[in-house]
Amino acid sequence: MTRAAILRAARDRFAADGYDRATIRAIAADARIDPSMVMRYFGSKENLFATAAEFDLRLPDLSGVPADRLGTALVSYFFTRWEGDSTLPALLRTASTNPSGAERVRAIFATQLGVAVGRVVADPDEAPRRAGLVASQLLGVALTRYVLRLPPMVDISPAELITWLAPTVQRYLRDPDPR
Amino acid sequence: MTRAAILRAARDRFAADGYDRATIRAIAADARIDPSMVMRYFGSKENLFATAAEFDLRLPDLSGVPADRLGTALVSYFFTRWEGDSTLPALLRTASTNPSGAERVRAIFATQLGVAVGRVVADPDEAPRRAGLVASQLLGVALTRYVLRLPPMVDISPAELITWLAPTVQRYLRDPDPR
DNA sequence: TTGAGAAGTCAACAGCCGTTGGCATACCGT
DNA sequence: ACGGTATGCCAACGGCTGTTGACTTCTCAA
Repeated sequence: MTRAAILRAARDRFAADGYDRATIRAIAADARIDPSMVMRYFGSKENLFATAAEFDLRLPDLSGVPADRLGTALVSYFFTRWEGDSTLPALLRTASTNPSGAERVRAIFATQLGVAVGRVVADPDEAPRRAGLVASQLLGVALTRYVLRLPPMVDISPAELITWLAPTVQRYLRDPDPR
Repeated sequence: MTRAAILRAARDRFAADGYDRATIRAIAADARIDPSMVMRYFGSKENLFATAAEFDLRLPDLSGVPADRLGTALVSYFFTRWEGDSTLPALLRTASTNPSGAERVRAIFATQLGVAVGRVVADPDEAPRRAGLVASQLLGVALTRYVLRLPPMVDISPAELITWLAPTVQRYLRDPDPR
């Protein structure tokens, strides 16, 4: 189906180039159709991006995980979900320069990670703060590994990264406020 | 001086809009001169960005800091250096979509953070990996706080952020490899 | 006073962009 | 066989971009 081909090409281009540099003409060329077809199916570039970047973190249910293994569970999940999927870098690239892209990230963060963290945190008042800290570390990894491609972060294996990151996330989720 | 006015306007625009959306015409308008002046002074947009984003992390000498306080020292420094300076978000916004911007970030971290970390790490072989992990956390904070502006990360105070982040950075710098 | 050189203005260029509308073709139920 | 509908291509539009070169104005030393 043409519509699906456009979406696939759009995701790749947005991921590789970000919102501004990813042109409708290039996306159409990748999908081997005319640029006007993109408009017919999606109305506008903004709308195409909204549809292409519509996404679900598909966070697993963490409520069955032992409290002292939450960090490992969440970090492991992060890599099985995103290693090899270019949607997250696409979103980061776009959110960095496009205000509506940034808004989208904030919404995803609040409704998905925020809610999931809220369920495993001891004091509900602290949930947003703890979720923010977790996001800062995990999005930092996504940024340095998938977008900026800092060599040390690219070369290291997911398994080793998990052993380094899990204690950090575990502490952000469960340790008492260090103040 | 005109040259300085252009640079100031360029930094602001690159910071606010990223490389692509920051137009030479807009920068020139901010500096209240003609767009062609920008070309006369800097030759090209690429070159203007290179000059505007020329920057020095100005990392302090960490060799005098007690080994168990390195995390606090580095994280505290991060906020005194970047809170209120829009150059880092400008660089991140640009590096996310512009390949030469990303290359610039890689160079800065290799020659500045990498070297500084190399001096305080126990085993020199592990220095790049530890520097990468530190970068992942600190750039993650810059991304979520200054670029994406996730509410919990914006609302939290630098002082509190330091108490949360310092142990993370301390562990990345000095703790034994968790494998 | 004059003249060289810096500083700044102006209009235009070629190219790429998102978007539009008209026109051809293929498909498919009736 | 037919007509409607989906699918597709083509050419063009107005607008914005980085960049260029010719032109005017200012500054200041000789």
